[in-house]
Order: sequence, then C-alpha cells, then structure tokens
Amino acid sequence: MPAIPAVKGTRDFYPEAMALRNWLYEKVRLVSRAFGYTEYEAPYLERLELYAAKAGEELVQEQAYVFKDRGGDLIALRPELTLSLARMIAARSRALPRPIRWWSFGPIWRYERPQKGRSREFFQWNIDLLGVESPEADAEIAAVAVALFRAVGLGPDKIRLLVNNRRVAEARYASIGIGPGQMPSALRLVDRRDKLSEADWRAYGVELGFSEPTLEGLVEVLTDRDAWKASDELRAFFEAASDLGVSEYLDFEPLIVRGLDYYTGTVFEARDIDGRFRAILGGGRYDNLVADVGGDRIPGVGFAMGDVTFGLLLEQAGVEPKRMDPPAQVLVCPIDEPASREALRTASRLRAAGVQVEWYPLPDRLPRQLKYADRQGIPLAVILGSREIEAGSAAVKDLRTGQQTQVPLAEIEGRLIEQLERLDPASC
RNA sequence: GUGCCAGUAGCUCAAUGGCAGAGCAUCGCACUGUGGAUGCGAGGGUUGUGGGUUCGAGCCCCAUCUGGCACCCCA
Repeated sequence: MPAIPAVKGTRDFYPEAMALRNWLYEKVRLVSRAFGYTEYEAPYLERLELYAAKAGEELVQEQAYVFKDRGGDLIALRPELTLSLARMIAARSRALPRPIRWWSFGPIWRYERPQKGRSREFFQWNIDLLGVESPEADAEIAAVAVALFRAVGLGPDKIRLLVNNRRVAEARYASIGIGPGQMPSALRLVDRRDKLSEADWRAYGVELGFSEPTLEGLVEVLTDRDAWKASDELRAFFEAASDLGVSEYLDFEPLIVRGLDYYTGTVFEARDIDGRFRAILGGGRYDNLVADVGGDRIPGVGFAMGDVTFGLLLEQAGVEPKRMDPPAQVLVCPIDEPASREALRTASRLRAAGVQVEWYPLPDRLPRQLKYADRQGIPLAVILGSREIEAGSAAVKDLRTGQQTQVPLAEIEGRLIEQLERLDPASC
C-alpha cells in the first residue's frame, strides 16, 4: 500500500518535538500565572461571521479553513483567537469581574502557502488584559512578553519588542495632510516601508493616491525616532515599562502598524535582532472589539505568539528544551522464564507505591535490557532471575554509578523509593 | 493565489544518459547474568508520483505532489 502523506502544512509531533511543545507550554503557563493570568480555551470551530467584521479581509476570505456543516452554517477552523475571546467576554460582559486577565495556548489554522516559520496548523499563545484602558496596562502586556523571553534565556541582544501607537501615528499622518479617508491606505503604505525598495515604495504611495510632498512628509514622520516623546500616552507607556523593569527590550518603532483591522492604540511586535525571522509575536490594543461582537464596550490589550517562528529562534539561539515527560524511574528486567511472573508482580507493587515503572516485556539477555534502560535514561534496573527468586530478593542496579545491591522482595518498595530520593532530583 | 529552486535508505549526501552507493542511525553477532566502548555483519530503495524522449533515465522533457525562497499575508 502506498504511504498516505500528511496534510500539507501540518507537523507531526514525534516525542522530541512534543517535548519542545510541552516545554514551551510550561514556560508560557508559568509566565502567565506570574502576572495573575488564568487559562481559558475557546472552541476550535467558530461561525465564519465572527471574523467577517473585524479580522481583515484577507484572513477571512483567503486564509480561513471554511466548510458548510450539515445544518448549512458556514464554519471556520479558527484562524486567530482574539475574536473568540471577544465573543466569550461579550457573552458575560456584565458578569465578569474586571480586570480580566486570561491566557490560552492552542491550535490555529490558516490556509497559506507553507514556508519556514509558517505552517497551516500551528500553536499560539494568546494573552489578554481586558477592562483596563491605560498605557500601564499596555506596558504590563509588554512586560509579560519580556518575561517569557527571559524565562527561555533570550536576552535583549537576541530579541526586541518594537512598539508604536496607531492613534499617535494617525494623528501625525493627519498633521501632514493625510485625510481620514486615506488612513487605511497610509497604514498599508507604512507597513510596506521596509519591504520595498525606495523607488517601489514611492511608486506604491503614488498608486495609493498620495502626492510627492505628502510622501516626503511621511518619510520624515517615519524616521523620527523621538516622536514618542511628544505623546503623553507613549511616554506613560515607556515609563511604566521602565518601572516594570523591561525597558532594555523595548524600542519605539514608527514602522510598526500591524495588519489586523481591530487595533486602536498601542501596537507592537517582537523581532529577532538580526531580522532573520518573521515577527515572533504581535499584538496591541483593541478597545472596540468586544462591543463589535455584541457586548458592552470593554477595552483590551494583548498579543499572540506562534510556536513555529519562536521554535526556530530558540533553535538558532541554542536554547535546549528540558524534557517534560521524563522516562520511567525503574526498569524491571526479567532474565529467565521462572522470573517473568514475579517481574509483573514486582512492577505492579512498585507502581502501587507511586513509582514509575516500565517492564521489559519478555525474559531476555541482561545486556540487552540494560542497554535499553541506558538509552531510555531510566536510572534504576530491578533484575529478577531464578537466583533472585530462590533467595526471595531482587538485584537493584543504579545505572549511573553502576552500583548493585540485593534487596529482599518484601522490602523492595521502601528501598527503591529511598534510592530514588538519593538520585539527583534535577536530573529526573 | 503568483514566480523561482529542490526532491536518491530513517537522517546527511554521492553516483559523464550505462550494475543505485557511503557515513550516521537501526537491528544482529563477538557477549545466553551485567549498559555506555570497540570490531564484524545484516536489513532497509518502484531514486516523491504519473507520463514522455531514448537501445537504455536517478540524470533529459511535461504534468503533479511535497518542501524551501520571494511575493501576498501574518504567528
């Protein structure tokens, strides 16, 4: 039978990859909880119309996996999480105590052409603070992102958080003669600034209907790295970030405007210092989103971080994930037929005592069994053969020191637990 | 959805249009009651898939799939 290929753009999580995913999940969980955020989960399936209003044309029209269910409703595999969050918050907007600090880590689907750092099924950490409308709240979210960078060992020499503010940016665009109707075009043009050559960028600007003098003015605005100082909101943001101890990771960056339509104020994204990868995370303030999906007006700020690009960055930075599912603590090794039933009984008794026990599934040559334990990283072997059965004992071997002792079967649980406690806890 | 590049063993890669190979990994043996090392050996392939050209195709041509890169967009 020919092999059936995996679905394009999906990843198989073999145990090594699963270890990395669980490790990342654990870091995300610890960081989220350190700031008082609680975990939630939204459905993987949503009605398509949830995204229609605010997520952006492309995301809905081109990138969502959409199907019609048997009742005739158009259903999407969620292409982002923030609108699900907004829907859930809106449904209980009168009941939830505020501020609302929630986080989630789960799968997202986008029908895109896969390439490095981009797959069709990926995991995303989303963390959001709702019910507070202040630069300090934005700064807390930025600090959460920095806390993760620190937790995984990425210093400010490896990754930066680039910050801008849409409201401030639009006010400056207005000051050089860009009208309200031209704002979406202006944001698109700014977004392209470092992706196009100077000539192409200007041509694109003209195509969008901007005059040469306006483009000149825009270039000036975009190169003014001190523009944040003129904004009370951005000054308050950077001051709060300083109080939160994360300034060393932050840069004001006038080019950051973000693609999603729903951002209303602060916007930011994290980039690796070399610019080798796409954005590591992206987010911002969305003060109208909950109202837009039918709830009270509840302001919010948050970001999403995908596991694919972040994993590439970790790999490139040489960060080694620690296994979250360590091997069994003990391998029970039956070496001849008379010992095989005692091996099952011993394994069972040890498990009842709370020890993680793997059993070699057939009487076999001892070297093979020890080699297997060694490769799995199992620290202790309980060896059972006819000689041990006759003596009513087992041979317990510490694979790290090579030391071996005879232990009466009647006392084996206590003696093994003692021995496991003596092992270096950091290595288990 | 557009353009470009690439696909040979589980992995990394060889092979003028002329017998499909190596290293690593896996498994076995040396070693049937003591692991990591060493040595020897074995298994593993419709050369991504389907057509075409040719006496003969891993190699040339077309299509398709998958991956990578640039667009697009974005995590």
